[in-house]
Amino acid sequence: MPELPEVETIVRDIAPSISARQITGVEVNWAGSLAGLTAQEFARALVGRVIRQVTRRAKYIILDLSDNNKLAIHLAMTGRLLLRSSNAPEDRFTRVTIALDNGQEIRFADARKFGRLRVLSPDEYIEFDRALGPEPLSRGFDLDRFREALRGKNARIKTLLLDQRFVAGIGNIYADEALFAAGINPNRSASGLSEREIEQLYHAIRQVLSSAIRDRGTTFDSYVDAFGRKGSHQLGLNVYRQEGKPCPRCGAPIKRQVIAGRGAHFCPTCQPLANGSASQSGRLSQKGR
DNA sequence: CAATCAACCTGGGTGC
DNA sequence: TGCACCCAGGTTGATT
Repeated sequence: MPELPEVETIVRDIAPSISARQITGVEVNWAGSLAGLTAQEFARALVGRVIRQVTRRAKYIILDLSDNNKLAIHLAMTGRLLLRSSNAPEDRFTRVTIALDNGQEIRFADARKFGRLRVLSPDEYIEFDRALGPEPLSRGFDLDRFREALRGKNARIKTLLLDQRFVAGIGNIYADEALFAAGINPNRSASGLSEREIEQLYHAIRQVLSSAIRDRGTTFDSYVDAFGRKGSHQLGLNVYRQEGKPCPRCGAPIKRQVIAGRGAHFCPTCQPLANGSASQSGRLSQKGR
């Protein structure tokens, strides 16, 4: 599941090679990836354009095109964005191929067909951007803003972390890891968090995401970077998909519970349901580094 | 506003 | 070796 750190890794990998390159051709093997456009419409929107720059917004890879449109790519769960030489062997499940003027191509491969490539006009991009919450690693995302965003929210904190309008880029892996690092049970209501817990969660989110970027992402099932290599953050996970294993902090078995239709993993001792545990002294340490 | 659920999809794992 | 079955979850949208 490519989340913020995985997408950031891909963007950093491909930006130097594809910036200022012109798109010379497009091949579509499955038009369902194109968010409503036909293969012809999609090709017409891209061919001949120069890629001005490559950035990330939330879990989207954004290609800035020379006609001021943008291509927003979402990898969903099994999507991959691979940078290959045009004569490299085929990649399995390739749905869309974008050929560049330097003999390289961007291949969008997606087993599950949940990922999407959307062409956005400047106006559409503004809408798109406005619907997303703040970037958790940006300067603009400070403690005050986080506290403000939590105000009046009675939803469970885990649900809120997964809501892209609340904070952008967090998915199931890093929601669970951040809550563990902050010592907060995923079932807790946002409005029930103490000031201290809000601060801990704020720092945990940034620390967990930064650490995962340093590790070039988490490869649990299908994620690989733009060159097909795995990340290494799965070695540093404390709770995500660790059900039954001992908590790295206290040794109690990690629990799994479905929240908002997704698996939530946590330590019932270090992340108690009832708040006000006096034993909670400071932030939890993270396994590995 | 909050929670649940279905839909979109199919590879990969499990159990027999 | 084969096969039925189930699970994974990002996002959207409908319903309770």
